[in-house]
Amino acid sequence: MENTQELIAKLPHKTIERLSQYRRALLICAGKGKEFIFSHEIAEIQHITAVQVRRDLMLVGYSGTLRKGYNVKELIALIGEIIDCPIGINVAIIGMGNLGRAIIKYLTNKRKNLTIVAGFDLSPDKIGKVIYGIPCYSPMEMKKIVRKKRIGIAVVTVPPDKTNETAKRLIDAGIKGVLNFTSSPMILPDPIFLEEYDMITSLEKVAFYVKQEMIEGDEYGNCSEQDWGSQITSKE
Amino acid sequence: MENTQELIAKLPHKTIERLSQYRRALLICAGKGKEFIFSHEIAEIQHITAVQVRRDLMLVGYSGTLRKGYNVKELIALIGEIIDCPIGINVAIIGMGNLGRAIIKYLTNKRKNLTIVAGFDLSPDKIGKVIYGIPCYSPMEMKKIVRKKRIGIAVVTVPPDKTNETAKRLIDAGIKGVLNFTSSPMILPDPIFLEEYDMITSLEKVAFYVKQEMIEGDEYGNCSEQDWGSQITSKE
DNA sequence: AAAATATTGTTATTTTATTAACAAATTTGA
DNA sequence: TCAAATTTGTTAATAAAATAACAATATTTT
Repeated sequence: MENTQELIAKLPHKTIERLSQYRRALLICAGKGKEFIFSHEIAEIQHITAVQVRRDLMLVGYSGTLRKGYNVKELIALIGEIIDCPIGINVAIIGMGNLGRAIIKYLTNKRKNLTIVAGFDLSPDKIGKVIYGIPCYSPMEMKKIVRKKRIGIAVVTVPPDKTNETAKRLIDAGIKGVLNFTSSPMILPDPIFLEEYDMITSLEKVAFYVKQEMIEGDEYGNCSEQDWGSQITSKE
Repeated sequence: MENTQELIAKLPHKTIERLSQYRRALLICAGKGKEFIFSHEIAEIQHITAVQVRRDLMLVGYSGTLRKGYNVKELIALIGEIIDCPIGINVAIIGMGNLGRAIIKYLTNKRKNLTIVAGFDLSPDKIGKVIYGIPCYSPMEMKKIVRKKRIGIAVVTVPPDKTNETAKRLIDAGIKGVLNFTSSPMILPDPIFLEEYDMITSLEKVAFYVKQEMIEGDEYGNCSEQDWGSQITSKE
């Protein structure tokens, strides 16, 4: 028991992320009735190498069957034992706009140990309503609701000018972890685990490598308008 | 000129991502009228070290002023020269649900070189309409519209069971880069740059480290229900 | 039955990324 | 004016991550 915990605590951060992704892929495979899977199959789905997959599985101490691969259901269960919390964690969505609602739809009934139990929004139209099955509250009530519903994690999808205000409320409410989707970075005290995700960085990364490919494919070292979409769009 | 391109091509992937994030932070600072910024200030916003910031800026060849820091506007401009494409890239949103609309709102008027010019959706309610300023088309028209509007990048926000279908259409349409937000990984031929982002992985990562903190803070190596939100929520 | 093949599991190596260390230089303050 | 403090820029060292190499072994083919 202690041994397992030590092993888990030593797992590289990247391995943790990949385990979550492996599970996602495995769940899809299990849904299709697939019983066994090879490392190179997982690798292809995840756009990584088979060695990487095997190495990660080695680190978590899982063994497959030679020439047969890994047992899909077993592996799903094992990943759950490693990354999931045994008693589950309740989640709140702060900001019930398009993004907040997208996340609710996305997450509902996907992971039994992560349950969205509340939403918060400033809009009087939303407060007191149930949106996609989630009751919506005023941010004024955050401390009370977080305590009452034992909420551990907040997903923040408020407009960027409300990020700081939200941070203060979350600190006050005693939240344990935050996933910040706003375009404004948060500042939180150390014990609160914070993960920032900015969509525009992902998009700019795609744009950068698309650009690079164009430049490298072009002997003159410039991107020509002929080859790809320019800003100048044709009228309807 | 060639020299600059060589320098850019050699930048580490992580540096590219951070440059995008630095710019985001710098734009906020510029908006507040801040003219100069220290490496440790950028670092704090981004939750990284000042050395990391200075090293990245060294790699791109930008020099600050001793004891004064970096010129915010200059740095924003330089980052633009490195990561942006000089002629801009047009973007399409595939799937005009909550997430698609959230991205439109988020991106509109944020980056002049990335312009959303079209949306695609299966729903007859949406086809032919203009949603948040973006004209919405049927996926049947994708090839035609991508060509006509010179779309380089697609942001995919369709339901997971439509991911493969979408991939086929995007390949056929000759798209150059894809940002996939669906929970189903895509398979695309090599020349198309693909970035996958799964919200659940981010959330599970937060959950994992929240769990770990609880376990490590607990001398018995178990998480107790008293300390954090359990699945069992109180009734309204 | 032997050889070829495919696959896992693991160690070794290489590459990439981060952090530390510190010189150089500018400002501040004594 | 001189020392102290602060901040940049860069090289050196360390750490983390990914890849390569290959032994072991089960299965298939000849």
